[in-house]
Amino acid sequence: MSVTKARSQARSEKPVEPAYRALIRTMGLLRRVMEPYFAKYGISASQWSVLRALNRAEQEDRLKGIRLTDLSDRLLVRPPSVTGTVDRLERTGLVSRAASRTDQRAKMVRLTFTGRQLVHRVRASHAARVQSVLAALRRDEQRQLHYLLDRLGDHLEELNDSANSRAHHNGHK
Amino acid sequence: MSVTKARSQARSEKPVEPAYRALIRTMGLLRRVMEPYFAKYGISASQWSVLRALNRAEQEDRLKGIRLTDLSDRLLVRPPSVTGTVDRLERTGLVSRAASRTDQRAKMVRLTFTGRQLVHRVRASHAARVQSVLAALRRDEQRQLHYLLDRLGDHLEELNDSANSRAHHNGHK
DNA sequence: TGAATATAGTTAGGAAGCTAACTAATGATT
DNA sequence: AATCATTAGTTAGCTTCCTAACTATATTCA
Repeated sequence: MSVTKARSQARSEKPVEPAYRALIRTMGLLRRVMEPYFAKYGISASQWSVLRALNRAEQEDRLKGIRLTDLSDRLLVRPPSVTGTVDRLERTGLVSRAASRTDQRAKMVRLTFTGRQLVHRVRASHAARVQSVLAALRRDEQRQLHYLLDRLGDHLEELNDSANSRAHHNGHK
Repeated sequence: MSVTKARSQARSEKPVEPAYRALIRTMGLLRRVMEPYFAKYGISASQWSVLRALNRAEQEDRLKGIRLTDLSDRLLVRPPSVTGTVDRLERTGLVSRAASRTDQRAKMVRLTFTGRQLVHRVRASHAARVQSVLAALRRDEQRQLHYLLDRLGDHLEELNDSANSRAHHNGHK
């Protein structure tokens, strides 16, 4: 690989999809901004996503909690990761885990009283926080961003699913 | 916290900034789609970001490599994380680390010959891959997304900086 | 019914991110 | 010049995410 070759490649290099780079940059920055915010309540962003899902389940009258796998599906996070997060939430007493009566394999996860209290406490300020994060964009721009990200997200899910089914049917390679 | 109170809160709950949720969803999905792609070359997405930064440095004629701290700044990743990623890249022989002559504290990181080869190999297919990921959006939509994310990103950087300087000047609390 | 298959969850092991606390070297101040 | 402060990088220890491999329970179907 000669120096001249490298140079000419460099010269012909296109800006490499800036939208893609912007996405990656925003991902990192958003984490950095949100993590300290949740830390004030003694939880992390992923723990909040679990608490939120459990709260939503309660509102849908799923009184006995939801299965770990359901959590995994809703949060788009693999089961082993959910196991870990629920472990820590259980350790801090915000969540409880109990075997399902109808299926001995399944564990029903739900909020404890303390967990429910915390959800309400966070909720009280959460919307304002999210708004302050999105404050750089006008209302219609937020909608536009939402629209574009949803379309992109759907596409990514397709890519993901088709990759998975390929791996499943064809074996490896 | 009575049940009725919880219910009424639930009822009055606004959709909670959908743009924000879309961002989080897209973040996770993008990682899942890109990680296996880089895995085919035996590297991870963050390793690629380091290799890419080093390659760019070479093109700017920074021949002796760049300092670990420069990498940290460019990638928006804290120094300890860069240390780890560079460790692994060094172990696989894609990168080398050497003390700077002018500043004994600094380590100059740069591509090895093998590393440079890999960068060129990845480059050959990278643009197409990114395009296939963004294929859900038309060209002008990609530009629009880029524009919105950049504005959001700048805002997040401000939030971050001001939080940091607050912590610095006021001490804690 | 009994064997094969599928599903729920966990464990093991690894990468990446973070903060806090440390070492070593440089720079500034008196 | 000697001390004090700052900067570069690493280490320690934590969380989150992943895949692969495992255990235990359900389900299918022959």
